[in-house]
Amino acid sequence: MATMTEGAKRGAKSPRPGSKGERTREAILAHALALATRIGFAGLTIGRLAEDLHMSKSGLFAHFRSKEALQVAALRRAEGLMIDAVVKPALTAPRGEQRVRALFQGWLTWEQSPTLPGGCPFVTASFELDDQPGPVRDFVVQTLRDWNDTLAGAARIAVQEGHFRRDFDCEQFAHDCQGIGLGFVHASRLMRDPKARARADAAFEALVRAARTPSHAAAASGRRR
Amino acid sequence: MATMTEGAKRGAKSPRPGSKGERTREAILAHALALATRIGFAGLTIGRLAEDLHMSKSGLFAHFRSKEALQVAALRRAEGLMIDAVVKPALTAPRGEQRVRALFQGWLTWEQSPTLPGGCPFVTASFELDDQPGPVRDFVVQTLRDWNDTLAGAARIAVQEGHFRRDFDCEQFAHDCQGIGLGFVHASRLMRDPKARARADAAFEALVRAARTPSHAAAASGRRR
DNA sequence: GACACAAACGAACGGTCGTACTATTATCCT
DNA sequence: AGGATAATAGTACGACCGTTCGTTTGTGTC
Repeated sequence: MATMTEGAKRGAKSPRPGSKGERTREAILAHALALATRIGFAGLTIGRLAEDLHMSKSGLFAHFRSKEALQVAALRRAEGLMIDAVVKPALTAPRGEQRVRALFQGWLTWEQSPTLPGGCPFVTASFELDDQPGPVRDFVVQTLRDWNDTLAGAARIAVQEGHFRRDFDCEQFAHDCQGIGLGFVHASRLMRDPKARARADAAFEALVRAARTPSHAAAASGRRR
Repeated sequence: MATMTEGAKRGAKSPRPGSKGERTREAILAHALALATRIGFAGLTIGRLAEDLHMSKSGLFAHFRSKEALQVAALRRAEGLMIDAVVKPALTAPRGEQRVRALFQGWLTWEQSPTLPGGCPFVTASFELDDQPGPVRDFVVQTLRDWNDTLAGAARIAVQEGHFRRDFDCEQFAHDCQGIGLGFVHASRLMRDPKARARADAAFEALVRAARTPSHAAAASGRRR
């Protein structure tokens, strides 16, 4: 697409904190993030952004020096917000099942947060960029890998605490939670199903129930058909 | 965005079958669909499409008279392909659990079909358009509603046949299958997890297992804490 | 208050977008 | 074979894209 420019290679400069530039930069990112969740990261344009914020295109552009850098900066901000809103609070919950619950419920709440009118930016980004290599995709992958590890780690603690059964597959659990979350987004945002939250909760409860009870049929057992 | 033009209001004309026009129209849609799964329906541009097919922009455009109509036509084609590849074959499977399995497994195969290099077009479209009202979104919603009903219906038959327990929530089952499918796309396309298929299969098996066994805790029972 | 620098602006660039018109060529039917 | 019509090409349009550059305005410091 656009040829990589010299300016775009260097990371974002870091102006003194509290300065004018940093404040507007923050404001730009906040709006960019909200906009991207609704119209996607490709549809996010600098002209539109500048207009919404009553700035000139060039003035706004100067903060990032490439659109790609703007996208990554917005996602970096999103990661910070998500950690503050979901992960940190969950770490105050007691180790084990309760913390697992806090993580999952926290994510659902985050997904519906009014500051993110189009939902979790990483959901939007992951389906938009899954076939488009580059730094933006890389960042999304890394962040979601971390998130997956957080979930799996919390489940492992639940095993240690004796809340989940000893042979529980925590990686599978983390994967299944992602699926339930995505199903939730699908049901609530696309299908506008008023029961979406109840469905997600029911699916999660079934998962946790299965984590406690020893499984009735070993996963590796022969399959009839 | 673009103002609605007069031409775009009328549905697609239907030229006699087998004519030259229809053949190229079909070729356009095939390529458009494959392209859209990779770069999205917004990123799908007429210029790019024309170039790939060695046609003029205007010549290609004349087949649809608006980009929106092209998008809907591509999705309509996708619906047909999906019915042929997934639903119809599953209907030849025995009623009950086996048919449910055939539907789910068929969908996973369809998602990975080489004709769809970017995966199922409805997955791409649903996350891209979930906040963008219009005919394209409407068509996606309708198709996915039908698909959901197909899954739920197959599950209901499995209840009738005695494969699934009498009080089983088939709507919840259909919802959960969607979630597993989306989790599969996430794991395989974005995360490139080689275990993605195994994960999806494991999740599905757990779901079916829970459908057979009477639940240990009633879903509506009081929840501790 | 002057000075250095950061921040924002305005105009312009080459491109691509979807769409509209007109002209040309290919296909199909009699 | 010829004539009606369908299919394709060509050209142009206004709008917007990301990006560059030179200039003007604002901020923070001695």
